[in-house]
Amino acid sequence: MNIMNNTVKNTFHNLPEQKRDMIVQAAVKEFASKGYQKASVNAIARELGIAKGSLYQYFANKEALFLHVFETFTTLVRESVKKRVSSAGGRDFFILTRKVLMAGIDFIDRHPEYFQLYLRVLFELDVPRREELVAKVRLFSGEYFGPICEQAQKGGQIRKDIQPQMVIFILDAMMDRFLQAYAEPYLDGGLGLSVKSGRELADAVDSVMQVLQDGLSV
Amino acid sequence: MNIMNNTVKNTFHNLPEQKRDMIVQAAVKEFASKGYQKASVNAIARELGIAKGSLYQYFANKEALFLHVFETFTTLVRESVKKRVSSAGGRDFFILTRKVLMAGIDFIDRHPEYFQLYLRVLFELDVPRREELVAKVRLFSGEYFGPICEQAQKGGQIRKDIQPQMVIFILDAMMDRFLQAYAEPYLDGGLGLSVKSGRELADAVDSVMQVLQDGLSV
DNA sequence: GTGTATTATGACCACCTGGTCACACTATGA
DNA sequence: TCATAGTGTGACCAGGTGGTCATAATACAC
Repeated sequence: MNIMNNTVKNTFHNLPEQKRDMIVQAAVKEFASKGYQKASVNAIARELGIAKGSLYQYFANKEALFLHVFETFTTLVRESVKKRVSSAGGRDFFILTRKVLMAGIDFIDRHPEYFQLYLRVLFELDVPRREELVAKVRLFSGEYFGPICEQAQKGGQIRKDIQPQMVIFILDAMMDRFLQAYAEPYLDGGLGLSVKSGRELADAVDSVMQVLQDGLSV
Repeated sequence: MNIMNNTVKNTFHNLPEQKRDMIVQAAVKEFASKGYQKASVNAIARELGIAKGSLYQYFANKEALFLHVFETFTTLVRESVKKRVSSAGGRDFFILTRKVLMAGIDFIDRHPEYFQLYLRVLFELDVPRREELVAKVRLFSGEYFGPICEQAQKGGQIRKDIQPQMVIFILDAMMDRFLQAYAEPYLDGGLGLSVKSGRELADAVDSVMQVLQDGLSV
């Protein structure tokens, strides 16, 4: 996991944890708000109040810094989902997907910058190793949801006249878009997800899940 | 419609149509493949084989060029949908949405660069007047789908225990993602939409629409 | 206190950007 | 044929970029 192409130098690992966190935090903020290309190493150094040369003492180049930041994101998201979902072990398929969706909302609440970073990677074409990074997160819906879907289909919870991959696609699409709308208000088409109270938000989640359930079951 | 902030200069309108098309074509290609910020006016001029100064004789600045390009996109998409959808006048709600989806696929087939441009505007935060531009296209789902949804809800085609805006959101989300997956294969989670034959593609559309219909009706 | 290894620094580099402008070119009309 | 108006041009500008490197500061061992 931490091979990192040895582009992250030892000097960085030798740093006190607090300073490392500061650096990653500043970097994720810059990358999330500007995107990879427009993000400026100068700006990150300025924000941190350190010399640019120092950053290049920690990381081989801009790309290495970015990849490290994204790496911390993926570990963060995996931990979050695992913690939030696997806790209560409901076997019901739709209860599970509902939990994943709620975990996503929770993640955005806790780490909005990281989610925005993810969106940038998703939709900026000139991000280094973009497909690889996207795949790392998508692995989620593929590897994680895949078997669960199949099982639910065999178990009779999901209709059988539809490709398993299509089920995953539909779930993934709805959940992804829901989260995007939550994180980026202009995407929700007037639903106002991001300003809803916890109660209203839960209702919205229920609405979506209900439609999916009715559409996917039988 | 063509007020354009007078940032498009007369010299451009005076150009022979063929040359204007060439310029727009080169610009959309550059903006679509690089995104607004990284797109280079130099590169566009180079591609066209004309001097950069000429471009600035046609447009006040990079932003004006970009806005003009996007303008041609919006008119293009409106024409396409209108032509494709309004022709056969089925009143059935789900048949209509299916037609809109097929029109989207058709548009991507015909103008892949324009669709990619749209995706960039959608997901790059530092595009000039981004929200305004997105709204122009979203108007589609809002103004166009809105009344249709309400009517379908009153007419009993769509369940009434769900907010009309939520119906629009769900439709919009699914269709948008479907088209994105069709245009950008890495988004489809292994479905392989973009390489499907016409028959298989139609089947995929049917699958999605069937789930939506079953989920939204009653 | 001295010497050595590690880290911090910012001036500097080559390169590219969006945008300008004085000048060259061309077409038109008299 | 000449003058004028409109168009094309590319060297040039200031500003920003990612990246380098000689030097300064520091930490640590003895």
